[in-house]
Amino acid sequence: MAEKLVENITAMEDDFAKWYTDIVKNAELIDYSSVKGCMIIKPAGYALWENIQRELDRRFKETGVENVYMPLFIPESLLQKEKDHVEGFAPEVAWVTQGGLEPLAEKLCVRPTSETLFCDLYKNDVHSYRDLPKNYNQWCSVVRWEKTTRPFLRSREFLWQEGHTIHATYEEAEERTVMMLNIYADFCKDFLAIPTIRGRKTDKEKFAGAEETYTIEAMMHDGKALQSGTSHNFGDGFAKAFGIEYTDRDNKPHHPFQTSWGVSTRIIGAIIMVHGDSEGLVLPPKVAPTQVVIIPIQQKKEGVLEAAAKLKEVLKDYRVKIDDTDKSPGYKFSEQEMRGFPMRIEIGPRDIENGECVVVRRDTHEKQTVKLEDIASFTGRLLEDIHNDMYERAKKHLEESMYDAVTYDEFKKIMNEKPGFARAMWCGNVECEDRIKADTTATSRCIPFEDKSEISKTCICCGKPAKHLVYWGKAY
RNA sequence: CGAGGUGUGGCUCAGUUUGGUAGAGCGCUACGUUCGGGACGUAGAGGCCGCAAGUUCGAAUCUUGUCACCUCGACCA
Repeated sequence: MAEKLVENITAMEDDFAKWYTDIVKNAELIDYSSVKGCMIIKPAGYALWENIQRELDRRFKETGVENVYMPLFIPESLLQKEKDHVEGFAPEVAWVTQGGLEPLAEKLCVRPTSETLFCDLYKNDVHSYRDLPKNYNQWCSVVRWEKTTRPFLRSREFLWQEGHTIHATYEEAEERTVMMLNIYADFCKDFLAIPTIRGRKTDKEKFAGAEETYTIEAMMHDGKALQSGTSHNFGDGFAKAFGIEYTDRDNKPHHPFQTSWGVSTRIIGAIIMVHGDSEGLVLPPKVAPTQVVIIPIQQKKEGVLEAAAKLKEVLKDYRVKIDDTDKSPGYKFSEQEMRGFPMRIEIGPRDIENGECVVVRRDTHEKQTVKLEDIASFTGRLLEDIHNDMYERAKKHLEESMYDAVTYDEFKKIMNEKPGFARAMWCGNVECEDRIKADTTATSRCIPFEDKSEISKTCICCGKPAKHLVYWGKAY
């Protein structure tokens, strides 16, 4: 657009990080609290999470997942049982050392994730092949004592869901791991209009204790990656560490196989950074708490508020809000744009006389006049169009921000100069990942599932024979 | 954990150099006029200047300490 309509948002091009926090604050998604890194999620932000939660929960349950709730605290001894897992999480756990006025005999960790608790449960509940599988999930918050924090992207306490399943065979666990990753990817596409790249993490980037970690990676406006969901296959590692055994049909003890998978409030950060623009938040219609905002013009004139109320009634299949505060229309336009509601309807005396209303879509600012009798079907089509267009724009940005690198110089040039991902071959050694990170701050995002191209025969870094195509990028 | 920055009405900040009655704009409240891209008038409310100690007749201002938050790096959903 020609002019900048909103004064209090930093331009995205000037300072992307500042732009992000401006949006988060101005759209009233969160507030800072008196504890560093712990955010207050305000109604506008929490409503987003509730919609995400409702939709994901529905999709989980369609695949036979059951919800449970596990304790907030983990005894130190329990956390210690799986070596890689403790080592991964130890630096960022918060501890409770005192209960009431007395010091505790054994300190309690505030869960950073609940693998160990689920293992403890499964150890008690799984004895026979008849007890398998168990497909459990919980919605909860976890605590990780981060040093640097940012709203939604990295907070010390965050909301998420963590699924934990246990199976008789590796293959079944693997199937569940991939199934959940696909649910996440489909959810991002269908509900959030966010395209993602599905792939496998390298050993260096794997979850602590996992045999395989699969990820969906999304690309933000600034070309940085945001890991938006992960799904892990634990093999039987946790089962062995925790002594979980079941008797199979052969009457012999076996270790079962486990998975875990999660999506957090971080995904709200992705919505902001994939779709937002210089006027504020742009919400994909399906997740938007308010899909249509009606702004009456000259609302004190006879019949205007009545006409607005009637419009709301006609649009009862959608989430509609009337802004009848006594601010000026211009103010309301800007404010509702800031909040990202996908569609706006203006209705005033002139429209009422002509039997029409003015519709403006948030994503393109396109304005059109619609006959009142057509508004219901029009709204349905428009919200659908907005979703699809938002997805296509994000997809185009993702595709246009991918670069192929054959030589290491090319690679470094791409990573240092172009926002986006580099596609380059890799030998499989962690030394090369470390060196690439040291040279460029980029990390391996994933070994993509779909893309099997062979860009070159040798590793981008060391020149030894290449094993995998890897997408590389700077990440949040 | 390293480097930088900031703490003064709800918000953004001025005032600190050179100590002397706590300021502005926005927002808020009431009433009236307005209303198709951030309207206007009139009248009002609101501040132990982050916290603590010190220097001084006197501290938002000087000294010391402390806490919090923000930004950028190293580590992580």
